[in-house]
Amino acid sequence: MSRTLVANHDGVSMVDAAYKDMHRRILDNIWAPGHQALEQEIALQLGMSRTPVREALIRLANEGLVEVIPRRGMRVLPVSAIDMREIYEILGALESVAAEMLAARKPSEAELEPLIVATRAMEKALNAEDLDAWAKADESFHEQLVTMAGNKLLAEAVFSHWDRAHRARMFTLRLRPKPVNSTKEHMALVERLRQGDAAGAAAVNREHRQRASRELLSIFERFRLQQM
Amino acid sequence: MSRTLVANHDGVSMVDAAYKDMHRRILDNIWAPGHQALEQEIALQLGMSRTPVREALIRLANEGLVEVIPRRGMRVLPVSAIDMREIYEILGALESVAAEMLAARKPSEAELEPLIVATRAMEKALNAEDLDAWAKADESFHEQLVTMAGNKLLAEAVFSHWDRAHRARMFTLRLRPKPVNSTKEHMALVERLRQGDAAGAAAVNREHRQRASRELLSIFERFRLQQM
DNA sequence: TTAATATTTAACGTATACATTAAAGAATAA
DNA sequence: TTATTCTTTAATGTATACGTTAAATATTAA
Repeated sequence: MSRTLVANHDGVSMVDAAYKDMHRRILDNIWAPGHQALEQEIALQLGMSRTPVREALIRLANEGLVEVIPRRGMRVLPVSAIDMREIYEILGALESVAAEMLAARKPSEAELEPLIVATRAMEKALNAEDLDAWAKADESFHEQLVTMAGNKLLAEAVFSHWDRAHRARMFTLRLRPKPVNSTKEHMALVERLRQGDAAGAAAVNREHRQRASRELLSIFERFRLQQM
Repeated sequence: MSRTLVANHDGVSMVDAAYKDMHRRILDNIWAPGHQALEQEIALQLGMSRTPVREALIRLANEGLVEVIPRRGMRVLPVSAIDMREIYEILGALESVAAEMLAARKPSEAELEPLIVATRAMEKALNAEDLDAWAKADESFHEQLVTMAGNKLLAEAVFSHWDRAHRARMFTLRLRPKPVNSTKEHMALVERLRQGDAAGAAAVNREHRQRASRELLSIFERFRLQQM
């Protein structure tokens, strides 16, 4: 009648389960920035011992989502305006190179299709005033773009930094003017990709990201969102 | 007479000690690519229990230096030619932006001094045929450059990817033609920084890195170093 | 009352215990 | 011999135990 000590045989270890659960809570703002919790509390909530919780926390700390304070448990890290600027500078650099590499190998029309679909979804969402759908479609566009470039490590780096800025981005979504420019800019980028214009694709992406970053950061200042 | 269970009060936890030790062993090629070891063996070698070893291994795995295989312990990851290409694409993108940002704020002559010192050290080492000293000075140059740009997260990302490629870089050091171009390229970059020429600095750095990357990758192929 | 010191508490870091199970080895059948 | 099944082994993943110590609380002195 002893309880199973080892993970559910779904092939998912308890560490993975703990990681995914906490990761989701943080990105969905269920655990807001500044939220603190003791290892034991978390373990109790997740129905496991401290060990897998600790191991999952190490990963989250490496990714910059939490910090572990000696006797206060873990704390969800806020994202300051400075962090946001730094993250967007990194993302801009990496995505531009991704766009450049993708353009350089002249993707086929079939390959470009998902990008066009995502851009259309953005337009539709904007008309329907559905900002969540817009954000999702925008994310999808950039995810496709980076994945298609074919540099796995680069894609990983982008996604990791993206996660870190996710909450702040979601938060500013409703505070900023409607993202009416993005659709055009995405289409312009697709056109450069289609033409195999590497330099142009990089430049367009770079401009697009810089504009988005400027807008976002100005909101941070305007609303005095020192941290998120 | 009980042995101290908690870390040496040097403020260094056993996890940190384990991490640093293993990190060094891997970068110094003491644990070569492909090297396998069980958690228990490592714990014994380091004079601690499996727990801190496991936690340190999680960090190393996150950084892409090792993988943990279910019942075979950890394995030092080789770096394939593909990995090298991907890493150098990432480094090129990030360092170019760093150079651009640094140039944009027109660093003072005093700030540029360390870069010049490092470049002179490279020249000196090259004349003395001391390749290790050359590599160290070259690293120092790029480290300064990235640090001075003032984007902490970007610097972290660069260093992390750098670590990953370190062994392969060291290995090819003696297999490639003498790096006679680097000094000139570094001086050209410093000149652009001095002039506050952001676009020029980015372009020079980009060229510099692309050339180095091409050379390095061709060695990989020539010597059929499928993995390092 | 207030400051200083002593005591208690509780959270962590590390060590150890243990059930599970992949892999290796032994035993059996064809 | 060779293939198949059973048994054993050993490494892991997770749980638990426990010493240490920062923080909180209580106590004492001024």
